[in-house]
Amino acid sequence: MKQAVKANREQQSEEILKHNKLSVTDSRKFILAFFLQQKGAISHGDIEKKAADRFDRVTIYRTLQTFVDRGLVHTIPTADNSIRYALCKDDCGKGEHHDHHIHFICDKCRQTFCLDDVVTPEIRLPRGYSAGHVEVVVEGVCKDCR
Amino acid sequence: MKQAVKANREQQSEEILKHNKLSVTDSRKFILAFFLQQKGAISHGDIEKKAADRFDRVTIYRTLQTFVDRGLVHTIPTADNSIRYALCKDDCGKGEHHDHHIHFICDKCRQTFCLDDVVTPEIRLPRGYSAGHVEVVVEGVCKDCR
DNA sequence: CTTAAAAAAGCAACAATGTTGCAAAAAGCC
DNA sequence: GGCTTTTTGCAACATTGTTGCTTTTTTAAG
Ligand SMILES: [Mn+2]
Ligand SMILES: [Mn+2]
Ligand SMILES: [Zn+2]
Ligand SMILES: [Zn+2]
Repeated sequence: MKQAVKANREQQSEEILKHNKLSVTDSRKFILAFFLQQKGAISHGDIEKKAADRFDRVTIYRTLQTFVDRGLVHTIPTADNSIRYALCKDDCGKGEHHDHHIHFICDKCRQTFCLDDVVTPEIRLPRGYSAGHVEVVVEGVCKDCR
Repeated sequence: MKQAVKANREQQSEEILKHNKLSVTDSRKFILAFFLQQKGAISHGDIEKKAADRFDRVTIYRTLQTFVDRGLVHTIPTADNSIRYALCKDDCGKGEHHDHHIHFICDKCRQTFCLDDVVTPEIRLPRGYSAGHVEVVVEGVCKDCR
């Protein structure tokens, strides 16, 4: 049963990689599958903890960088020097990310979630500033923790 | 002339420290004065570049931490593992920060600004989530760079 | 299936960043 | 000035991120 779910994630990972014209390797499959099984966003450290025995730290860094470059995952800003990564649900591609959802960090479980349904608001900037990308990060208590 | 401006910043720094019941030391005065002369937010590295010969790296870390704890400066989240710090204009105090303005990062000059006049919008969260603090970071081109 | 070319992974060495404990120095207070 | 408290500097260490190079794996072609 659990095996089947896991196998499915592996399968799914492989499809995502092929769809993005990335060669299919063990580490990429593993890391993508890890993203798929995760509810929230993950950090480089999270992956390292799970896979340090299987893959080199450097490989994890390079894999994450590749995924960001190719539009498979996006980064989420934090104020504590620990970038978090999450799968792009939208149709992000090689150079461009089009994620317009907000992010939520739970004060209790410290997990970071993509709230895909909550769109970033329009921000009215002072004269002279032109807006590109808008990031919104909300801190609070998530629905599982309250 | 320039001397006078600098002296004034030193003076101002001293007052801020006293007002916040912090002992007045060279490094604190220097770092606060640096914040005051800066238009945008600064990183630990920025300070280190300017003052590595005068103060120990560790002192800079500890000073920044103290300033954040005491509500003199606030942090600004980034997606590149480089926390930036800016002076609190509002009446932030010991445990609590009440900055509700948004932040702007210029793609060209890479400077980070507090847009004190732009208040963070209300965010409508899905059922079950309760919102605490909201951070908005806008990327684009600043008024000096366009 | 075999093979050649291209891509990725592993390894080692290094750089940068952040933390901790402790002794010396400076600041605050009377 | 002298005493107490706080801050600093220093050294050692831990964590995190980067780079060059070699080996291994993947891909695509035959
Ligand atoms: Mn997201
Ligand atoms: Mn600010
Ligand atoms: Zn939670
Ligand atoms: Zn600019």
